[in-house]
Amino acid sequence: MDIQATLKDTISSILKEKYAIEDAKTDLSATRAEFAGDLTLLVFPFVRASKKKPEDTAKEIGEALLEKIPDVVCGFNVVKGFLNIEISKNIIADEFDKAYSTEMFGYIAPNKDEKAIMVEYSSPNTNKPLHLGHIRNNLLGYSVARLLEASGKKVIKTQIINDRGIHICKSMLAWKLFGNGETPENTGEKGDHLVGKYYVEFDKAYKKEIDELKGKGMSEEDAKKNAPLIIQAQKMLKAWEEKDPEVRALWEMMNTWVYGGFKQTYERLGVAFDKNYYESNTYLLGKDNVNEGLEKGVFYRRADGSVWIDLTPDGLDEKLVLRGDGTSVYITQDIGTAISRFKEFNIDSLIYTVGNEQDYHFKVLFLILKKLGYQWADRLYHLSYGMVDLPTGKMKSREGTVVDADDLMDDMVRTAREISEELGKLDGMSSQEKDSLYNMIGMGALKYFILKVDPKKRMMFNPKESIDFNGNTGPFIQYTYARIQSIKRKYGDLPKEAVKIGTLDPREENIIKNIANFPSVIQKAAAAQSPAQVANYVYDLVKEYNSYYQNVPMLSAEDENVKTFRVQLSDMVGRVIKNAMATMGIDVPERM
RNA sequence: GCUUGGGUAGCUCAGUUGGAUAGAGCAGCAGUUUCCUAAACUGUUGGUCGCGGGUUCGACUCCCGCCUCGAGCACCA
Repeated sequence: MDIQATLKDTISSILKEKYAIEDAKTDLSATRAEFAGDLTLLVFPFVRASKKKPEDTAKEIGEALLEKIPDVVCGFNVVKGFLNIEISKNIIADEFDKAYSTEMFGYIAPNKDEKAIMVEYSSPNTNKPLHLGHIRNNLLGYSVARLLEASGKKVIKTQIINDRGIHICKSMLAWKLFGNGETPENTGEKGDHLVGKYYVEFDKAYKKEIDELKGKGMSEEDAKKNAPLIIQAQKMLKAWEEKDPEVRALWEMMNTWVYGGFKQTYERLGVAFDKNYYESNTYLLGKDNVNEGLEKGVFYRRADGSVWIDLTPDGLDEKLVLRGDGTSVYITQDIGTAISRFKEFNIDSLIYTVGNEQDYHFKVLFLILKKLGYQWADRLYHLSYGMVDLPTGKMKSREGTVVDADDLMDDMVRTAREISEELGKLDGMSSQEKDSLYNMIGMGALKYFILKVDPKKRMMFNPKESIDFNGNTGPFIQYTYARIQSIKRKYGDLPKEAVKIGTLDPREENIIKNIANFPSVIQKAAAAQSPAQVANYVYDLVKEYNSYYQNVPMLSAEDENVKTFRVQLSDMVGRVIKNAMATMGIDVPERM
């Protein structure tokens, strides 16, 4: 049983006996460094019942604690209404023993009997390569999935690939018209980049046509509708829907190119999926569900045949769910897809990782599913995140002004290489090992930089200045890990059981207390779907450890027992670093 | 206009269910390598927590109003 729970129980019973307070909220927090003690209880909420001054109330509770659990509490002090409780040193040492002997400390093995959580992320379009926005999406989604797994949940990772629609036809058409038979094979270009190039080409040619039509006196609106290229693209979409063999063959060929490119990008990013959905298979889903809802009276039909839901009683608007001609809109297939997912996988809940520009869409979607009577609608979550801003302005993939995912990763790895070579600590490593290390560091920097920020926030990304390898960064944490591994190598084989030493250095106590918190950090971060909480936790731990490392001798400690203990403590910090970073998909190196 | 998310140091960000003197990194300044990896450590400069009210023993945190930046308000996805 952990200390906090013991303390809370005891405090509750004291409050009951002395002041007749039932079910009191006992807030225990870590005592601030400026004060003596380990855990602090706020007694303000109890003064009304105790009818005593805060100081006296705190003193009374403190004395009762000493009397009741003298093996846990060894002292206390009172500052105003704050009761600072001192925990017995033995207990702190026990905490360390427990952590040290726990395999995969902080993680809980998934419960096989529980239903899984499905996490959807990435969801790319097959007309262009992945960009910076996708990187935030992928890292967040993947990391939340890992975090949930660490917290003991079963997880199914999925993506829905938007492989159909007018935007896909645009790049197909442009390739057909201007492509000259270019392929990834004959150009050596990555498939998704090649296709993306033609998406940009389409937009250029389309704009030119619009300008020409406007020159002839047509309004901008009409010009956009009547430009020959857009008409052709629409024709192509129709042909695709009618399964025209030629269009389908072109579509499949170009999509295959794109998937080849995505595969590489995903591998570099270190993300993966258990199940892929393709919009070309799901875009007709949902119509039956709409009809059912129509019968139930959830939806209503207008005179023109279109189907709507009135959400104004819920403070939202009226929303179209089926067009007058019976064809679907976006939300129709989302309704159908969600229902089929719960059916097919018998999942408990579903998390959508999608940018915050779709907040409203998901609010509406979840509400519709609830009104259709699905109990699980309460367990649908939109993992919403803010845009990534650039100093130069907005990214526009149509115009090709994006930070490409592959380019960015190249930059990061190159920077890692430059810094590593300058520092020159890697003698004796093969060039292959070095490459994999540069990759680990560059990707670690990128992932940590993005994940440490609260998802809700927009974030500024300045490719030149933002990425730092010093301070609160991935490489800072990786570096600490590498130093710990070096110490372990020099020490040799460590005893499996944690050794006991007489007195702990205050820094050691703090580090142990921090380590002991790790499991609850994982649980809280998973519940909040926030990798940022893990990032901040591990940063604090590392900072504390580095200060300890710099000021306390380890291998050169005089007492053999103390030496072993310090290396074991370091080892434990390393294990926590590794497990924490793993939830963010970040690897840690043996040396750097 | 309505809905929604931000606004904390020069910059990028933390800040737990309201708690003690609001914290980090970067940048700036000043230091630390005969010693376990200096991608580190130590010290220091820098704040009207957007503004104004309210609730409370206590407010960056909760409530109301305002200012400001962004996003969403399609028979697009």
